[in-house]
Amino acid sequence: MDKKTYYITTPIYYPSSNLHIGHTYCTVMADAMARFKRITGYDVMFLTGTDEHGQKIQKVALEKGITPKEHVDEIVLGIKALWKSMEISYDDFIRTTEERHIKRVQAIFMKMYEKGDVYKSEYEGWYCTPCEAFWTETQAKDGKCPDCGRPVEKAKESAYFFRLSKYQDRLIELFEKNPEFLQPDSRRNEMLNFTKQGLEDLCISRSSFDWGIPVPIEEGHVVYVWLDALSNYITALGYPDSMDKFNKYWPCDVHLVGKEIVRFHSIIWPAMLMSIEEELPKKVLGHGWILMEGGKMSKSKGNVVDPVKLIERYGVDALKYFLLREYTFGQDGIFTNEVMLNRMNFDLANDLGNLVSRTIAMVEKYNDSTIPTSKKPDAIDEELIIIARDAASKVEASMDKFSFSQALEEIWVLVRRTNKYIDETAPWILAKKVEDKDRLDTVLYNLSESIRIISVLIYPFMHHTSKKIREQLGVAAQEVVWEDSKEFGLLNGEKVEKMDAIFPRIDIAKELVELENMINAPAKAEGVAIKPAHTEKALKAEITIDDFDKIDLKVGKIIECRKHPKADKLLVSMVKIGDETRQIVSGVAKYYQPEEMVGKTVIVVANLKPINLRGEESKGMILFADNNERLEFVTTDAEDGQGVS
RNA sequence: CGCGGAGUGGAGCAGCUGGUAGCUCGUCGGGCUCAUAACCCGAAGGUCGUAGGUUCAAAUCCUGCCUCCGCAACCA
Repeated sequence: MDKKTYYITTPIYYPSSNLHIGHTYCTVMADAMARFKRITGYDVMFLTGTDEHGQKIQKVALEKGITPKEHVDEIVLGIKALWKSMEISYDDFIRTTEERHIKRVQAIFMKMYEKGDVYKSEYEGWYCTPCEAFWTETQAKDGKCPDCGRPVEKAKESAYFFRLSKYQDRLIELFEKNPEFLQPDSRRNEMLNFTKQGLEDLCISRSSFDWGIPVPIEEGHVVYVWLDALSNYITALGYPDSMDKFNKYWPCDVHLVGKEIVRFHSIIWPAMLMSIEEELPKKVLGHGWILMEGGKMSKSKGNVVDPVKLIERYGVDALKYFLLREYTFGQDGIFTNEVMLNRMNFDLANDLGNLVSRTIAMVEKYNDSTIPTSKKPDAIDEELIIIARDAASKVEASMDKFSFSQALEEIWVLVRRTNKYIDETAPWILAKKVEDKDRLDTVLYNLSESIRIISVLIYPFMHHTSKKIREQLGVAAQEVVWEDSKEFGLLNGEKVEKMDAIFPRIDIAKELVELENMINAPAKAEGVAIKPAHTEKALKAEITIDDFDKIDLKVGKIIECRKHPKADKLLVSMVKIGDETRQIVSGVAKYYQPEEMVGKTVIVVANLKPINLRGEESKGMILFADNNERLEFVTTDAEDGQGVS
């Protein structure tokens, strides 16, 4: 009989920039699950990949003077290198620029078109002529292009639309009748509400740029992001022209995605599948974000953590362990170096590493490096044995719920219990009396067995460590079999060999300083590199002295300040500039109280076009220094009213 | 009434299909010396944001309120 199949996916990542620990987190979870399913007897299909089309990619490539393909090839190389160093065990890596994907997306498009779910209309958005780019309402806030800052205008282009609205009722039914489909529940509620508010048809083609999959029925149009990207989950299986894998693995067991793209995976994607009349994925899981101290990780904040550096320093297993153990699935979590190092030291070095070390050392010392047989059981052994034997099923139960953290915790219950067992039985005392030799042998045997079981249990999460333990136990040659973790009593006279500590203890205080230095050192532009924290923003385009001359800077003194009555982030200041006093609104409420503003002498852009901000006029702009975390006054000792040049 | 998340011992979190409040770190005291100055035991410390409600019973379900954090609307 065929094995049960298990199909798991990560999102396909967008290679406009390098990946960070958040992507790594998601992929590591998928990998752990894939490995766990494989070892527990499933035929696993684990898919990841990259989403390589779109205007942004095209633009960046253009700026670099290379073709979009060359650009993404380079980045994909880096991503694959990262997954290699993380030892991600994907079965397939799909790139949306691959021929197999392109022709299949076109086929899917046609299916939807023939079904009558695709129609031609006009897409209206904010258009920036110099950039040749459309922006959405929110992107083009204040009527300016988010890229170049020049004004945008309403414009239309003809485009194809998918009748998403048609599937609204079926989606509502899906959320209401299958609570398992989308987890966690908070996300499901969110999507249910969103759907109930009414779905708009989805624009699925563009004609304003050409880096994409050509729409089969009209030249000059390319398939727009979601149809292209989401389809990867089935095009990778050969749909619709080479159906072997598709028939075998579809419907997908789980799409693992970040909470920010739950909407696309739980609404648009099922609707697409309904349109082409295929089964829906069994489950969409939205995980939380790893946040840095002070907010979401982002390149502009410069607080991106580089996984490669961490692997180099601590090894893949330690990093994976930390990511899986520290965070609760679906919940956001905070990343700090200290939290990470604590985990590594306490759980890995102190508990597990030290346990292996002391056990092997005792077998070496007290029984000539040979694992003895159990000769004289005692009631006190029972508790350990029961915990050891039952650990596997507890891990299985936790993994069923995607509770990686709890699964590892279950293993550590055994680790700690084993450490405790050593204290309870005190082998070093038994070793002093000849008549206690049988008892000593039993204790050593039970310890070795516990470690053997641990080596199996951690295999899906940390296979290197598993192997290291098994080498020391003398069972490295044997295949790792999950079911063996449920049996207590398999070891039989193996020779042990003490080796280097599997997790050396880290001097946390010292390490924290070094990590800090590392981050402050200039980062090299290499493969999947890190952006250092507190990096300065890239310089804007060069201007001439004439351009600068257009700006009229004045020294001003803030004489009054109050909160903006209708905006949380804004403060309204009265600024005295010589004889004149004018009102200026600043977005600094997050950093300063109105009282703190009063009395400051500041630099003001005096000839900025006045604007109305939520009902308060602002004539000019107060300059602040921005270090990505705080805004500081740009102040001077000069008298107000003076010019600045 | 924009959307969403969170408020649990000093810190970080789990528990939230209702029934003695749990884990890791930290603190204090003790034990041990096989081990990576690791390990083990014990103690102190929480009326689970707040006010009501449902219930024999609520951190756990419902309602109101307060605070914090993302995102969105305004950061000229």
